Amino acid sequence: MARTAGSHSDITGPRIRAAALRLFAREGYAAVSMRQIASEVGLQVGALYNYTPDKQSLLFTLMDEHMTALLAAWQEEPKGAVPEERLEAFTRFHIRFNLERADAVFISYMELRNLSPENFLAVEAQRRAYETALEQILSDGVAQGVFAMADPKVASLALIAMLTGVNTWYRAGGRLSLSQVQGIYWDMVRQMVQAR
Amino acid sequence: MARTAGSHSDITGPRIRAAALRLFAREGYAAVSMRQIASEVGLQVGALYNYTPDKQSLLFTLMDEHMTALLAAWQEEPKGAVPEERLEAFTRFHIRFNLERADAVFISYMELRNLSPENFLAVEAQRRAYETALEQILSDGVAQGVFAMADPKVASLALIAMLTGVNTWYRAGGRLSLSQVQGIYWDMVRQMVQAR
DNA sequence: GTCTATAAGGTGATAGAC
DNA sequence: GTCTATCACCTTATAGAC
Repeated sequence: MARTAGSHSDITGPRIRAAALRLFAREGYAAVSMRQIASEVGLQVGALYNYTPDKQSLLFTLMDEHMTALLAAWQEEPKGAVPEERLEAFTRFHIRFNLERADAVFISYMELRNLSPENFLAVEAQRRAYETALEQILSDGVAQGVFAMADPKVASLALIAMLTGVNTWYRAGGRLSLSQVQGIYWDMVRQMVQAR
Repeated sequence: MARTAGSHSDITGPRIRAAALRLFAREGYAAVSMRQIASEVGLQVGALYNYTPDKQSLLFTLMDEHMTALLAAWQEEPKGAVPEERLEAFTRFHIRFNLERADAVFISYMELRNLSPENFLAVEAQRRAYETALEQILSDGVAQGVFAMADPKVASLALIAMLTGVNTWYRAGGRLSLSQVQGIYWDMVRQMVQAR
């Protein structure tokens, strides 16, 4: 990646996306202007268009990067071979990863309606792939007789909603540590699927 | 909102709020203009200000009415005396009520950041009252030895997130009826709290 | 109660100088 | 790569006629 010495192009792009992520999460995509983003980064508005063709692409890039990172991180997460170990790994992973990226999680749920139809389909496909990973763990457990539930598909959606909900109330430095929260949720998940 | 005999204020007001609810849910508060709302109702924009002092009050009214209706409906919901019966009633009630008012539920979660500080506190207090109603059921069950969970407060937030999540995927006429969905979720909730 | 007209200012995006 | 200036249009809210 040869760049002219002193060029900022390799750092300005990420800074723009970081500012947009923070502002979109705090105020909403429609409520944030390109001027606001530029000012946050210390640029004039015209300069932004060297990094994104338009505002909508900026939003899509943020969501796409987030979903791609989520899927990649779960692939690389260490996890055991049996369903119960895999479900515990998923529970702890989901809580930790989503808390670390609260702004991106918020945007990826709230701003779906601001995506163009093609962009929406792309993000939806990634979301479904993630849901399917959990559903597979649940189905395997049912097939092996170690889990019990009426509908693994619905259960996977219910579990993800429950785990993502941590983001709405957890604050670092509060009553519970991350590891305590992970433990409490794993207890609930385990009871829900009747593991052991 | 003073009314005069023969005026339409008693029907126009609700129509404006219904249009705003639908549009805010579909496109987001910031993305919807007062002109859009007026046009939906068949008015010019100036007429809207006979019914709301500004756009923000319109949003607050929608959220406040929704939360008030939610709390009132739960108060009036028939429910048994023992924790297990009350938890089943809560589970079925929450799913049904929220599915019936999907737009208001969506707005009441997504547009909290667009409320003024006082209005935000008012809505938050109602939300907390609803959460506390569930937490009380769980605590009672633990005290009576019929439920088992590490943290009733966290469990109440987890359950509400799980149940509200139905709104993101359920569609009438799909694979499952409302009553089947209620049954599947009650199974999961019961297992999670170890009822029976 | 609704209308039209208007105030005051913000919007995304582009052109062309440097 | 960034700037300034600009285009065409949209925004919330209000004033005053009817």
